[in-house]
Amino acid sequence: MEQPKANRREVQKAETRILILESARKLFKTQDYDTVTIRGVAALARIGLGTIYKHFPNKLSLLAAAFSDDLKKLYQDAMATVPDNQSFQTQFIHISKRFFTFYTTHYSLSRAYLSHMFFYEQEWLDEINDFDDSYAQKMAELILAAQDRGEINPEKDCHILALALMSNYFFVLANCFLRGKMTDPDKLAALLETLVEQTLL
Amino acid sequence: MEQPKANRREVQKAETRILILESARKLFKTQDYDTVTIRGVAALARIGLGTIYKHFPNKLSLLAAAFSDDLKKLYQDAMATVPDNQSFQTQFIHISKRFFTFYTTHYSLSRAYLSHMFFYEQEWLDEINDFDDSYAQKMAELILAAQDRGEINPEKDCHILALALMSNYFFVLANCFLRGKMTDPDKLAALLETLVEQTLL
DNA sequence: TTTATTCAGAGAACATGTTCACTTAATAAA
DNA sequence: TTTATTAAGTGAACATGTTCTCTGAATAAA
Repeated sequence: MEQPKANRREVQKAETRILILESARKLFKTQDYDTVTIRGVAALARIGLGTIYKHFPNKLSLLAAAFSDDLKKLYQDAMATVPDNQSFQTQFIHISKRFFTFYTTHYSLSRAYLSHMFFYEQEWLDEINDFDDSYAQKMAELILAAQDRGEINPEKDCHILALALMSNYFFVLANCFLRGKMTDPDKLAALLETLVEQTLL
Repeated sequence: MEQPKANRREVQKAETRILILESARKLFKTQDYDTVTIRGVAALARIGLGTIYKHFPNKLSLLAAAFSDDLKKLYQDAMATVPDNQSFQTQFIHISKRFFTFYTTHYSLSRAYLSHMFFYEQEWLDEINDFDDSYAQKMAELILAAQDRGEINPEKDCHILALALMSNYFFVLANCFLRGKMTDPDKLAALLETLVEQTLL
């Protein structure tokens, strides 16, 4: 059964949504989260203030939507460039460093995105958790391969190990915001590497 | 040099501050963070709305101040009740579980407190980081004792290991808010124990 | 003691996220 | 084709965090 062709209303609504997202991305990328106002986004998009709320339930969701394509792309990019012929630790640090670079490059935006994570609408929470699960699964696969190579103790559960490594990663990322704006991805990666060595031994 | 006796102004200001904190604690404990309004706190304390801002720079700081004594007490309590004649793992889980119990008992408040952590005024950030450092130091001591007992590999750096375990703890705590309101401290403790085993092996 | 200064407190004013009542173009029904 | 319904868009209204101007009690200075 062919999906019905979008009617004019649906087309226009989608166009308005794109306008909003483009304007939001522009403002969120160049200003602090708190400085960006819904009024500002509406003005830049040349739409009514209330229209934003026809598309997004709140400012946070707008931020998440504006950000989510970047993150998906980043994830795919990081995974596509994982070096095959290196140790798991090198692989893991490579992936993590890609994220550190993104987050530190967009400091204010990332701070807002990450810190409000607990308050996202369920829809976004589901998406974030799916992403985390997918990431953990990918890590588990890389760990399994490393175990087959005899690089990591095969008695360790690769899924649990993946979660432990993820927690190391999030801890380091959190410290980026908690401790004097640590904005060098290399330093973050180095700290993570220190933690990871303890976990992998 | 004896500190000068507080004049009437300082005494009254301190009294007002206590009134504010008591009212804030009452409201934050019984309502969602977002439901508690500065106007509500002011009304309960029977003071002017602007007065709150003479004492606290913003709502978040008010929350942190209202909460901080509880957390300090909790920390001291947890440390005072660490079982001496048990394995490090048991000790670590005991401490963590005390925190899990507190956070899950005050779910909404904790969610707000933890999620806004990246946005605290520097004063509070310093306090939080001091607390974390102190906690990490204490963990390192417990680890060192366990290494002396031959319980943990003595080749591992106890300070790095403490940080790795802390990251496990924070990861589990974060998942409390991200994944369908996991509100059973026993379950959180069990998940943490799974992760810790990987890190300690 | 009187006068001048300071600052804690008050509440009006402001800024911004959000809601809501209204409008009208688009779509469906008759 | 005409009429009825729907929903995207609008901006006024509202709620709440915060700022700001003013007041007067407390303190310092003369």
